[in-house]
Amino acid sequence: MTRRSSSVTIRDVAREAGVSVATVSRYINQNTPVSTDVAERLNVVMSKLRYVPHAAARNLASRKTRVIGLLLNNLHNDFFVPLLNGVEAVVRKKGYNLIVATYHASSRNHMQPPIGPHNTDGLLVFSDGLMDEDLVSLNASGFPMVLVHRTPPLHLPIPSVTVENIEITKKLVEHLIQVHGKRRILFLRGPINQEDSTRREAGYRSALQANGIPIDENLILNGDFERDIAYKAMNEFLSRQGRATFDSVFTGDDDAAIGVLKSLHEHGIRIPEDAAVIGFDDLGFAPFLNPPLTTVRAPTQTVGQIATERLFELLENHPSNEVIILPTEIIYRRSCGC
Amino acid sequence: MTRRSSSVTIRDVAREAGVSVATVSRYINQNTPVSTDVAERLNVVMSKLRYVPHAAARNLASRKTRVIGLLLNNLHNDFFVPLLNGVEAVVRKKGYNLIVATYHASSRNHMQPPIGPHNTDGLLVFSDGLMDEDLVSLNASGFPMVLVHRTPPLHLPIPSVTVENIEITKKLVEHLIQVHGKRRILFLRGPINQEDSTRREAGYRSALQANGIPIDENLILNGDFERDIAYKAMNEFLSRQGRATFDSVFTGDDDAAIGVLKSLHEHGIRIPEDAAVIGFDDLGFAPFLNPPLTTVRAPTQTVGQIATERLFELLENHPSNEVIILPTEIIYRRSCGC
DNA sequence: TGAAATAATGTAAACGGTTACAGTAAACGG
DNA sequence: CCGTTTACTGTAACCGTTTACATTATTTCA
Repeated sequence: MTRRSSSVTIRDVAREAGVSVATVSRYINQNTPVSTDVAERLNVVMSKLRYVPHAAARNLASRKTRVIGLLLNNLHNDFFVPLLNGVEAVVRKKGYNLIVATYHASSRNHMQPPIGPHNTDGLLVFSDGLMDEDLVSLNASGFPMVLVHRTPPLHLPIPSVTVENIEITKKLVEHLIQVHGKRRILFLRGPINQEDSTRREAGYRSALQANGIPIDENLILNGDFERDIAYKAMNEFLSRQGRATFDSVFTGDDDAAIGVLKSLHEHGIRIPEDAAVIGFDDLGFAPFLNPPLTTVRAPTQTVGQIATERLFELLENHPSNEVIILPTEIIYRRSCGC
Repeated sequence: MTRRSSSVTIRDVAREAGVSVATVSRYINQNTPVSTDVAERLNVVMSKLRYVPHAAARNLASRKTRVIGLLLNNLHNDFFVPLLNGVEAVVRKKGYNLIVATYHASSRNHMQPPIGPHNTDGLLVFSDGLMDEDLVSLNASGFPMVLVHRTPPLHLPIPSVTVENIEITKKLVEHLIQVHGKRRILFLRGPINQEDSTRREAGYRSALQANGIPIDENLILNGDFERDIAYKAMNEFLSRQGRATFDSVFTGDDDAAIGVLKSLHEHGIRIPEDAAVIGFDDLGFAPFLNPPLTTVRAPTQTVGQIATERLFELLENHPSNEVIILPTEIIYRRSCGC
């Protein structure tokens, strides 16, 4: 298999249709009118020859890739399905392609980000997918980017789309305190440096403080917004501290909630009788967990969609540095005791 | 923002380092040895200039894109997270990039598949993402492809990775019949023409037949392997047929199971007392649904990983037409009555 | 020691499009 | 009726790499 592409080029089309390559190119890109008979001939020839323009050649000549990149820190969370779905729908509608890549701080020593100005027209940067200094230099070079679930650091004029975390978390934790009388509330952090995590932690701390509950750092674990890690963290906590040391758990997000639920179930801890559990995101399965999960509804698909639309506005030279924070709402279900 | 890329090219590097562009290229690609002092100089110059090779130019000259494509029929299912995760891990390890695109039969009239030989080095085709005729012509041109959750049609020599559907489904449905005494078993199909769906349907029919239960076409609905569609289908069935006409539901997959559960809950139908429910895939949330879902464990992440590895073998000129069917196993939980 | 092999580098032609510039023919306007 | 605009089309340079081929310097070895 020699992979001799032997593919048909624009010159083949031009020759067959008796016109110049420039005319073919113009017809394809619809940027200069072409006489109707030429158009018809080109239609025929192009489908007869099954001509498909070679992406790399177009990219090189036009200095556009027609590709946008989505940089994630991992792909371990059901959360990414609605996000991807929102992004992909817009990208497809625009006739662009989407490169999905994962990249995290720890890879940084070894290698460069796999996507950037060299192979995309713009980037959707989720969370801490890129360090501040990368953002600075890319932004300085005028490369279009939109931040997702992260607000711009250092007053960088980069548009951003995220959801409200702090107030809603505070409200939710206060619900636990005021309505259900909880005082020993476990919190499972997300990944270090991830804004959703730090903001939810801020909301958590502020709720405790506002209600005169001292903060016990032993009650703050690392759940990483991941099922398995949350499961292990919860198990470890239980074997270290025993079960009487807490009365409720804010799992950080719904995915972690599943790991927590698993651990609690396995230890015979009843929910919500022995421990209340709350999550964040309201993923599709949340209403059908056992018990149904009290959580915060986040418009994740909409975040993906709006962020991508913003990115295309940037590509069309409408600069912006708007920070969009979409509203969230608490969905009360049984896991908190309601 | 004029997007004047003004980016540094290989010529800038060559000039600065006092060598020819060919030498720089060879050093970058590590395909011809370069003297140590030149190598050192290039290292310095390249990082000083922050040189990043221009992807399109490389692609054009080398006739490789270093990109592989994943063609899905949609992004509506949590099932895709483990699949994507398996795929992306391998792609990243190989230093390639991944384009994710959705495309389905109904788009076919309007437009071409967004990914193919013109912008990728190979394709992972999920399910019915491409029609038989597309597969035939791409395969004939020697374009590397691996089918995922679909076996090759028309004896095409295309490698394929999927999971065992028929036997396991038959076994699971027979469990409903023989252990729990069910006889009126609802089945929610997946998308038309999707092999997982047709095979699960085959397993379902064969279980009924083997146990002397006549097949009632009224008990076969379209759930599309989607939460919302399954929910609607179930609601519609209930309002049309009443609740006494079935004693159990095979939802097709775990995502659809959530929709079914929702509908049954809302109608006050108890699970498993009034109706048993079974799913397929064993997604992460399955053990924590209410009630815990009896389902089939499918190694979805492994499917993604193996399929991608096969694709890279193809890229490295190791042809193959192996059809890999990974084993599945039943996980008994409470939703079937166990 | 001199011919032949080897190692490192350079030159320049692709790769397959886009687009600035120029040209021609037809339509228009006074 | 003739200068001007308008509508199309062609020529050829260019986008930033890779790589076949040529060249030179250095080893190797009979």
